[in-house]
Order: sequence, then C-alpha cells, then structure tokens
Amino acid sequence: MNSRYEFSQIEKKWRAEWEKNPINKEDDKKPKYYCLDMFPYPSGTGLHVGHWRGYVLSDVISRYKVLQGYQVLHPMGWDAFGLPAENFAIKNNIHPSIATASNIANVKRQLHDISAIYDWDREVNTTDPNYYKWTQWIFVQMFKKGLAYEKEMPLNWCPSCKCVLANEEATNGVCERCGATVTKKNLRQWMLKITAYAERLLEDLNKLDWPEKVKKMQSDWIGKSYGAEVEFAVKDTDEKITVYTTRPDTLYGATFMVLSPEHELVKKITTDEQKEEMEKYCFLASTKSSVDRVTDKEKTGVFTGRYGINPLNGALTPIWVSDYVLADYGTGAIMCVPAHDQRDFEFAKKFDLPIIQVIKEEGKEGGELTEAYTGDGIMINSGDWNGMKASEAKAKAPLYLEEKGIGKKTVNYKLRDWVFSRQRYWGEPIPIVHCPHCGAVPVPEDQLPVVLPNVESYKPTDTGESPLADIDEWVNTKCPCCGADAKRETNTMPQWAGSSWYFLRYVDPHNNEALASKEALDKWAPVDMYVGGIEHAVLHLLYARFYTKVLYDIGAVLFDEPFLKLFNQGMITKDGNKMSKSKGNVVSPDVLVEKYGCDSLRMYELFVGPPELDSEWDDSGIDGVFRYLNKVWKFVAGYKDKTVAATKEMEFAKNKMIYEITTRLEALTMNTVVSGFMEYTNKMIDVAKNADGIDKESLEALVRLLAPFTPHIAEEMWRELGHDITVFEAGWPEYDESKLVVSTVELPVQINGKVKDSIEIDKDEAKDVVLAKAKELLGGKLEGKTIVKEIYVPGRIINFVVK
RNA sequence: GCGGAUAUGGCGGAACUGGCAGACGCGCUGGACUUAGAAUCCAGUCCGAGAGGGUGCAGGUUCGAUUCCUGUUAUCCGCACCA
Repeated sequence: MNSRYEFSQIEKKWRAEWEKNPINKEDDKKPKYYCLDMFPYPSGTGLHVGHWRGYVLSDVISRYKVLQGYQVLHPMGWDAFGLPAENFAIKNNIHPSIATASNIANVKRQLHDISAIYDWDREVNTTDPNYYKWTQWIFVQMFKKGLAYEKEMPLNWCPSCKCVLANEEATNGVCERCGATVTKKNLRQWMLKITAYAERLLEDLNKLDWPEKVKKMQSDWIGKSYGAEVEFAVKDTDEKITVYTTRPDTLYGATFMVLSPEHELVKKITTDEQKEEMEKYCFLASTKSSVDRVTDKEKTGVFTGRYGINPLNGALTPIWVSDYVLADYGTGAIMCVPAHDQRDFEFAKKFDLPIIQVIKEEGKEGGELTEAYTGDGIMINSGDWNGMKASEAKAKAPLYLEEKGIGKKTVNYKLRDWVFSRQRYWGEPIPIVHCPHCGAVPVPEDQLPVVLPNVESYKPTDTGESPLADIDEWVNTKCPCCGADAKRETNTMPQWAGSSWYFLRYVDPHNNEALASKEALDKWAPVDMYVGGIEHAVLHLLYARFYTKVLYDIGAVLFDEPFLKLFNQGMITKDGNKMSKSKGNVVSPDVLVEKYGCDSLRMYELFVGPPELDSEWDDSGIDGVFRYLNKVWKFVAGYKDKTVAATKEMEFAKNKMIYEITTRLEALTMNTVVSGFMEYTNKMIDVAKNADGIDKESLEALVRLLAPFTPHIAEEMWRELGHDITVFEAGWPEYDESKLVVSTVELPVQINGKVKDSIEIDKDEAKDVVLAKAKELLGGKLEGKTIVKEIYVPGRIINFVVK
C-alpha cells in the first residue's frame, strides 16, 4: 500500500467497481428503507457546495442503512418544468426541452462526483410525457371527485412572471419566485379544493416525525379557529348579515359592524345618500394591492347608512364598509367590539363610534380605555352573562346562541383553495376540453398524456392567456363527450404539480398501467427519511401531503402521509449570504473534488457545522479533514501489528466510539460524528506509539464506521487490511455494553463549587472512604476552614462546602 | 404587532437527565526537517504575572448553572388587519 493517499485513483477505482456491482442490492428478505432527497431543478448554473450538503447527508444515512442490513431506496430525479428553462427559451428561441436536457446532463455529471448510491434506473423527469401522463391522470381524478373546479375571482397576479400565483406563492404580497409585488387580477382559473382537506392536513401533523418548526408553519398556514356565526337583521330591509367571530362572549359589546368592500350586500343595503361615496371607496379598495392594504395602517371606511340589530339585546349597530375586513375569510363581515379588539378600537376612535366595555380586568377599576382590553376578566354590561368569567362565557356562548336560534358554533380556516392553473408554456397541459354543450370535460384516460405542443413563441402574455392559446390546430378539438367542436384548456399546471407525487413514481418508474403498482408501493412507500431545505415548509410539503391524501381516498395508495420523517438541512452561506450567481459567491464542488477528493469534501460538508443550522463556508476548513484522512491512511499503510492482542484501554475506547458514533449518527448530529472519529484516531495513534501497537479489531472498527462517510478510502483500507469482500457487507459494528463499564473513575474535587483537584477512585467505593481520600488530597487547602457540607455524587463530583 | 429560534475563545463549533466550560477542527505562535518554500512532525494557544475571572446583559433557585426560573438586549426566521 502506497503511503501517499492518492485519492483520485482510489475514488475512480471504487466508483467503477460499485457501478458494476452496486453495494445496495434489492433483497426482499431484508427490511426496506426509503431515503429521499428533494429532487433538484436542473438549473444551468449547476450545483454548489450548499446542494452537496443535503445530498451527502442523505447518502450517509442510506449507506448506514445498507451496512445495517436494509435494502435501501435512494433515488434521484428532476423537477424540470418551470420558469428558468422557459425564460431561456424566450431569450434564445430554443425549445425549453433542449436547455433542460443539457442542464440535466451537467447536473448529473456533478452528482456523480458525490458517489451517492443513487439508483439511476429509477430516475424520473417531470417533463417526460410518460411521467406527466400520470400528473394529468391525477388531475382528472380530482376533477371527477369535484376537487378540481373552475372559478372566476380576483387572484394574485405577478406582473413580472405574467402569471397567477397560489396564496402560498404570494406571502407578504410578494412573488415567491421573483420578488415582484403582487397585484390583483380578476380571472377564471382552475382551483384545487385543498380546503376540503384542511382538518386532515392539520390533524395528521401529529403523526409525523418532522421538525416542530415546519409543523407549526403548516398549522399556522391552515389557521384553524373556533367561534360562532351570528345573524344580524338589517333594519328597514329584509336582509340579514351573518358575521363570524371568535369572541361571541363579547356580543353585548358590539357597537358597529363592518362589511368588506367586496361583500355582496354592500350594494343592496347602502342608502341613496351614501351611494356615491360608497362606490368611490369600493372602487379604490379594488385597485389597492394586497401589500398596500396591509401597510396602510390608518383605518378607512364608509358608513352604509343602515343599522344592524344585535340579536341578543336589540341594540342598533351602524353598518360600515372597510377594507380591513377580508372578503374571503369567515363571512366577509364582522361585528365590532372596540373595547376588546384593537382594530375595532382604532376604527371606533377614528370615526367616533361608541365603545362599550363588557369584560372588566379583575382587581382593576374601570376608567376610559386607551386601547382594547383582550385579556380575561369578569363579564359586565352583558345581561345573563354578568359576573361570569370571560373565558367561561367564551366557551359557553356558541351553544347559548345556538339554543336561542341566533347563531351557531363554527370553525374557520385561513387555508384557501389552491389556484392551480398557470399562463405559461413550460408546464403540464391541463387535460380538459371545453365544450359549448357539455362544459368542461376531462380528456379520457386512454388519451393521456395530452402532450405539450411546440409553439412559435413561448412569451407569456399580459392578457392572462397562455402561449398555447395561439396554436389553433392544438386548441381546436372535438368534445370527448358529444363530439362537437370544442377547445382545449390552454393553461398549464404549476411546477408543484409534478413534485407533489414524484416520490411515488420512484418505486415503479416505468409502469404504463398505473402511477405505480400496489406491490411496489407496498414494498417501498411511504418515505422513511426526507431530506431537504426549509423553503418548502408550506409549499411543496403541504401540496404533497394533500396529493397523497387524495390518492389515498381514491384507493391509489394505501397510506395518507407521504413523508414519515423530515430533516431540513441548513443553508451553506458565503460571506454571510446565500450562494447565488448574481452575488458571485458560489463555491463550486468541482474544484474541491479535484483538489481534495470526494471523500474529503463529503466529510467536510458534515463537519462544517450542525446540519440543521446555516453554516458559513470556509475553504481552509477542508484542509483539516483532508489532513485527517491522510493521517488515517498513513496509519493503515504503516500498520503491521496484526497479531497484537486487544488491551483493556483500546477495548474501552473502541466500544465507546462505536456507541458514540452510532447514537450521534441516529441523532443526525454529523459534525460531532466527525469529531468523534478524529478523537478516536488521535487516541489510537497515541496508544500505538506508546505500546506495542494496537489490535486489528480496533482499527477495523474505525474503517467500518467511516464507510458511510468516506466510502472510497474506507473500502481501500478495508481491502488493504486483508478482506476480499466490500466493507459494505461487513455490517455496522455493534458495541459491547459490558466493555463500557469501568471500574475506576476520575472525579473532580471541588471546594465551594470550584474545582481544586481530581482523584481516581474505585467506582463502588463507599462514600466515607471517598470523602476521606478527597480530604487528604486537598490537605492544606482545607486548613483553617470549617466543612459545612460534604457532597458526593457517585460517578460525578465531590464537593466540600466550607466557611 | 404576534409567534418561533439563536447568543460560548481570533474563527467554525463541543459539553448526556444541573456536575472538570472551550472537545474536535481552522487560524495563529515557537521549534524540527529543508539552500529556501510547500508538505509533514513536535510544543503551545479563553483572559490574567498571580490570586482569580469567564458561556449576550441583570437578577433568582442550587453545594454546584452554558444547562432550570424571571426580566432584558441583539440577531435571524415565519406569519401579518384571519375578526
């Protein structure tokens, strides 16, 4: 064995060998493990060291599972529809599929450098008609179940992408993709009824081993609230206004009502005197972007001229219209209790409306309120409820109102239906035909896929129509139902469509009869470990859960949650920023692989910091890992002590290492796994130097543990140590618990909690003997002091409290 | 505004259920080898001469606090007029 660590030769050699003889073989006698990465968009820029982080992590887990005797599914594929390829096409007039294919080739080459155990026979590509046939098939099933429907409504419109956006893509009023300010546009669009699954999407979060942060983001996004709907009659009309409130206990304090400008009753009830001003206000509100509506904190509004009648006490409440009430949440109308809601309070102050306090803070005398009081307290001015605790009234009010026939208990969700159609070219065509007689008709399943046709111009339009609308021969078709002349739907699906179910396709990627066979799904799914960035917390991850539940309901899959465990790796930053071409701070793995080798880069990706946190990239850090691998290599190259017996010291060190590496790996604290390796290696070299060398077992344990992390060098060293079969068949080392028990321990000895010395004692030594020895040890340091208390925690500490 | 996370040497970070703070690595300093450099190896490296002090800041509980409690500051993230 060469004493120089020639990583490029070694890595080339084993990569070729593993391509011929994969270390991960399918074997149904073994338990399964499905370890998945969030599949990449094949961008023209290629991968940087930040991408590597997640891929290395999932590969280490996968190889670890192989060593543990699992058959592992660890696939890779391409989320290849989307805007960058399309924009490239527009600029260069080259079909997006061409740019996509060359990008895939490039990224695939880079992925090979990682030496992950991907099964390339299972590669999927969302833009492949054989793949999107099933993306379209799922849409048709949703349509048949009434989960996909058309609706005209004001939608988030990104003027830069020239495309509508889902609510999830327009948080903070900004386009998730390009950062442009989102405006509203009234359009007919395809919607998916994700709200029908709100409760299950919320409830089933409990089943998942996911980061709490992601679960919380999803549950906040779903936004369940409990409350009541209450009906107010409108005086001098036949109309009734239903309001939604989470605080029915404050009903006696309602002094006015507010409708959203879009509420259907606004036109009907506004009096003639108020009409002109109202129309002006509503028009203005409709032109405001959603950002302005939030940032213009000053309350605005117009009086309708009408009064609602409080169903509890008959009080008259003036009805106003204001844009601080949202049209699409609750009923689009609210009762206002300025004493106990800050927004209502501000509105009341601005327009000089009455404020009636109905909850008194306990132990406090009333005075004029300077802000809304939202805490608990005692009910006042509230008829039957006077004297009750507000929290109790809140709980009892909905049923009370139900009994009186003036309201009902309800729940509400912030989640809205998913705006699903896009006015862009590079996506899956929505498989629908519009017939003048039959309406929207799904393309029959035996005619799928509806293949994306070629167009002259990929350019998006401002009209809200997709570029596909220009291809007459494609658009004009016959109705599958009645045969009449009909037109194809020209919108495409959002990029999320293909990624909402790709994890199912990997289990059976070439199936032409179904999206995947029951047998294959049963064998591999659901995903045991899903590794990816936090940015998909409410987008991809919510959509994929929704898809899975729909497929479960129609019997296509037998589980209703796709990802049992989720791990979000942190970002790699450079100069404190996310790596991006425009910032010019991209660190390419290609150069580092060339200079240090794949194994060093893999190990450094893990060593750079705790995997769940963002970490700053430091090129000089990889030197440390490279030196480490050289050190191990040299030790193995110079290892001749093949007959040395194991010492107690090494036995202990070895078992401790196996224990620690295993528990740390299970906890995914990979940075400490690497430091554990270094510590053990230092110890091993130290012992070998001071004794007659070390036993083979102690060295081989290290090599086996290293295998998932630095597979090539581990394999080479393993063979060098005299093995004919791969290290990945050697199994994961087990630790011997009995060897971890020690007979003597070194304990720190403290005076008043400050460490003064340390003492080696028998583990089971009696307390008074230990304390006597410790006192003797401290000797002079205790002189002239009175010992007030003596503390001995076996195995931990000795402490004397003195005066 | 609401909610969540984080704060430890020059740097990245470690420390199990409260028990020797700074493991491991980077960087740096000195030395060896070399004509010289690179590489490698050896020694040192929280501050302080020392007593002692030290985990964002101020308190508290405890024999003992990076760890628990109260308050506070800074940074980051999520949501944002959701009634």
